[in-house]
Amino acid sequence: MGHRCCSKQKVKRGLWSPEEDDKLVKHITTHGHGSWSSVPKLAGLQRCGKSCRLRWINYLRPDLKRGSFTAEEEQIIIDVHRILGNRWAQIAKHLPGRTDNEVKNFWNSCIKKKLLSQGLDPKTHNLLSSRQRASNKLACKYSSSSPSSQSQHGSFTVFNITSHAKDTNNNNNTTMMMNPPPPVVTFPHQSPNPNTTYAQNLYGSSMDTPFVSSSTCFGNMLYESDPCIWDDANAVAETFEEPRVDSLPPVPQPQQRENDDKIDMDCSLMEGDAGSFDLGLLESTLMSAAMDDFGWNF
DNA sequence: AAGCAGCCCAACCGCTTGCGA
DNA sequence: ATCGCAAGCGGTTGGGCTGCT
Repeated sequence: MGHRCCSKQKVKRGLWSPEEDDKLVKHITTHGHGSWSSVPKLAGLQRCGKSCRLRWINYLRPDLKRGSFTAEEEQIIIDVHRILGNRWAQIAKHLPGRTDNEVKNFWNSCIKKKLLSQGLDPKTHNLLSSRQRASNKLACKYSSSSPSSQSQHGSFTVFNITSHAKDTNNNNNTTMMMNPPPPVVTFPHQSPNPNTTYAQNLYGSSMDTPFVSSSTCFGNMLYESDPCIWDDANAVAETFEEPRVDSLPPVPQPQQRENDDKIDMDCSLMEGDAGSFDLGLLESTLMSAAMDDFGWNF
């Protein structure tokens, strides 16, 4: 096989030697990369341009941060991933000096397992169903609230919601464990519409016509994972052209900064308490994601 | 000490997107 | 409008390292 971009050339593959690194660094620092496809030839490397680009971006760039991820970076990754999903390049933009590849690897090797061990679905950030947890060998001590079951970094938060959501299948009021619905949050640039919600502000703060409601967001999210709950919200889920389902805030969870113990939250929180969300991060992330998706420029 | 399994992460693959001709 | 090329991106692979038996 081989790269389509360099199928006619004989190219070296595999790990880069220090000599190759040196050649590439010298070439780019003196000439810039210009067209990557021409870099190997100009730099005297038997690599394809794509490989050179990747090596530079992921390893040789002078502005790269080295070393393990900090707890703060880890939390940012989790927060942004909850909003954007596996959009590693977007996530990496929030972490100066980190690459998408690095973030992706860190997620797959560490964070994913931590979330699973917390009983959280790494894809949705929702609590796993009991069946999923049972099948998840890593989901140990899920129900424990002892500190030992929490993240080493103390940056994860498991929310134990006691909700009286209505199970539409049996019409029984049931108490269930679930992530909190998004709180109704008002921003400084609050919409004149008193019903304007969290998501409206995040996506539509500068727009006259709010196009998404928090219940829609939540409904979308739950629709994927647990349709029996809140399904009345799904009625409006398809009435607007959503940017991407995974770019909507699935379930914004309060960031518990001072106490890592699992907390019990009552759904009355959603009536007005924003908790301690990292609203700035969420807002900037969503805005940048929305701008990327829509090509907005402000 | 040797063999094995699991993990980590650098690198690759292939698809998508953007852009100019 | 379409084609081709380059870059960007996310998923996957595989080699090396580490810890366990």
